[in-house]
Amino acid sequence: MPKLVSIAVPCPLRRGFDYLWPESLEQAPELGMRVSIPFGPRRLVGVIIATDVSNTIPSNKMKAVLKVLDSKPTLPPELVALGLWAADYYHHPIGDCIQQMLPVTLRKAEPAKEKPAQYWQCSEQINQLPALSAQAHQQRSLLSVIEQSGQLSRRQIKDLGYSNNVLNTLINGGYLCKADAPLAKPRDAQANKPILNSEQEDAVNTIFNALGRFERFLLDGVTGSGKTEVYLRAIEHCLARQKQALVLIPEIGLTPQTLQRFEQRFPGQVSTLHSGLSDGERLLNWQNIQSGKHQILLGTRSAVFTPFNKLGLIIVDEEHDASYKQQDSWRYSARDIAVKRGADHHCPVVLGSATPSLDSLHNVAQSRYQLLELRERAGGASAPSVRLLDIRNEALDEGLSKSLLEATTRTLEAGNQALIFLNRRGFSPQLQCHSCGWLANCQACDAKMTVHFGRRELRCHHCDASEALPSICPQCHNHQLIFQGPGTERLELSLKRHFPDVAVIRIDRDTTSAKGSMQSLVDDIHTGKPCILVGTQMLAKGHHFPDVTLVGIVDIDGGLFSADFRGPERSGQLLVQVAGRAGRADKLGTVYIQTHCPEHPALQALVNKGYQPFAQQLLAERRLFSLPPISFSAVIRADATSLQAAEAFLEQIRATLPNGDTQWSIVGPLPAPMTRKAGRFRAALILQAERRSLLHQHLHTACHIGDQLNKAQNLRWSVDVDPIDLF
DNA sequence: AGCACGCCGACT
DNA sequence: GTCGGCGTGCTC
Repeated sequence: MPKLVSIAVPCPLRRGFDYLWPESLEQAPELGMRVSIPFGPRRLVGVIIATDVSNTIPSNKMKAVLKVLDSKPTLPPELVALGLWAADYYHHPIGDCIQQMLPVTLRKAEPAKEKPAQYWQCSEQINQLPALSAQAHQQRSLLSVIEQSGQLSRRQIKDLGYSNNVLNTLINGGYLCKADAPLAKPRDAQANKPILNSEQEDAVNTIFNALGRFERFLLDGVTGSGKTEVYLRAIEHCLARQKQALVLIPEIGLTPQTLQRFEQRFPGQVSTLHSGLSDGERLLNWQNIQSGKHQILLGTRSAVFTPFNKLGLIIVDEEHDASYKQQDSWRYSARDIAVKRGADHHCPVVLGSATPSLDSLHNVAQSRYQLLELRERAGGASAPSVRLLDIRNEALDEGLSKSLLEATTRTLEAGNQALIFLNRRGFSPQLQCHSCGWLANCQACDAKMTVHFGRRELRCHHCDASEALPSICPQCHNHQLIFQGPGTERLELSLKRHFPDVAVIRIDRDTTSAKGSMQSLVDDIHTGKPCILVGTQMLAKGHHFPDVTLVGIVDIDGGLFSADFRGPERSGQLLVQVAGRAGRADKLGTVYIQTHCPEHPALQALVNKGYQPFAQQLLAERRLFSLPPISFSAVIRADATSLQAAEAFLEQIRATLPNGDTQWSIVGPLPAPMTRKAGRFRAALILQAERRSLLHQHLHTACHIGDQLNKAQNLRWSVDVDPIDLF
């Protein structure tokens, strides 16, 4: 009998492909090895996902593996198994799953050779050199970081937020010299370790006691309660047992401050994986974790697939964050995969958040997760006071109420900083003609164009189309065009007018798109001078602004009444995250929330009782209506050049599935709330079941039918298991 | 998703 | 006559 292997082929087919293993190959096939294979007219790189398989395919159709690309398997058996499990769970083609688990360089046959990173350390004659000038803040700060860490690579230094220029100046001045090999011994790592409060200590001890076995924790800690310190201590215990740790962070969560904190505590032991790295750097860091050279991986979503030498602890920070869910092709949740990996590795998984997802709170209620609470703010800071500002019938000044402007004045006069939050960038969300009522709509989407005043253009935030800002109405040629509603750009201008003597710093995608510009804005704010920050949710994540004592939330109503049942959960989380930016030990913070519906029960619960009771109330509602996380859901989406084609495709799938009953419901096809986006019409089929196995079974049928259906040209469709948006 | 094959319109 | 448009079908 000839030897057969099953191979994950990078193509979007929900099928396995078997190949002959020719005698001419010297090596025996092993799970997780990359091989070069003929596939149709092409040559592709595949990964062995099963050995010694048998099939009934006629032998003339079978092809043989051409070449083995790895002397040792690239993916360990555990990750091959994870890929198979995930392909099944998410109903996604196995080849695509396995490919996405590999670093980009390993998806091609010839891995690029990366030259080893150059490390820098303080030079020995540093004491004979003139002291750096007091003005050179960046240089002094970098030098002290390097002094504490021992040595750092150019890459790490860049990650920490220092420009190339700063490093080069230090090198040219002779303050730094090349280090030959990374230092084995950490230097001064135990210095300035804060003292834990009793809650933190309890949390650390509980996690410590779970090391070595699979256990799930929800670390629910209010902003400023010292979650990160709990992570660091737990990691210390994990490393002491000669095991590695995986720390997942949201996409924009990897701020230089976070990295600096990990690097200082565990010098030379931290690898990172995030979108800012080049393919070569990613491969190198990936290999450093696989080989066991580095002990800690700090990474975003896809880092959850990194092979570890000895994984002993998994931490998912800000576990409620939407960026853990991939929003295209393979729609996996890195948070959920992390829990699965914990089970595979028999190690504890800690999900941390100040605003836990309802999923995790439900898991706590079901005793699947153990709750660890941090209620005390570290250093004795008290929680900010929160006030609702009823803006019904109030004359607003470009979106800002009189009370909020007065509070801002008081804050600035007291020498503090104010933060004004509005989750809408641009100058104004719509442009209208005062004479004929014409509205600037996007040509390709069912959406209004946003006015970007500074760039003199109209831009669609859904498809990125842009056009010049008209000066007269294109319909009636009148000159009276009016800007309806505020965006961050408008708030910035308005606040500059009101407060001409203080700096107004706007932070949104438009002001931070250039590399490093976010960091320089943040550095500016950290000087502590009175100023006003205006921004979108970018302000809410990752950064803490210790001198902010006033947070103003301009518009919370939008999210509370969104079409998606997760709207209130998300706006509540955002609100608490933004509010958490305010205040610290010696400075009490205040949060003002402008709203048209101050009686809204969810808002009331949030403001008067806090996030936990608010979340419990939402959870009770989900229970009442049997919505996720009580039930399990999936969405099948389709988009095409006509709405009718998308709906017809979904209707055919629906026709093959049973009608809803008490166990199971199927809704749709429904057009998406914004039906036309980037010129394509979108519809969805919503599936919900009491038991996961039932959902799974019906999805299996649906995918099978979907694959076989004659698709109208240009129709695209996808499956989303555990969606975070229904459309 | 690629890529080849194939069957029709406008060019040297 | 043939270059190239993209519809259809296949990939162990």
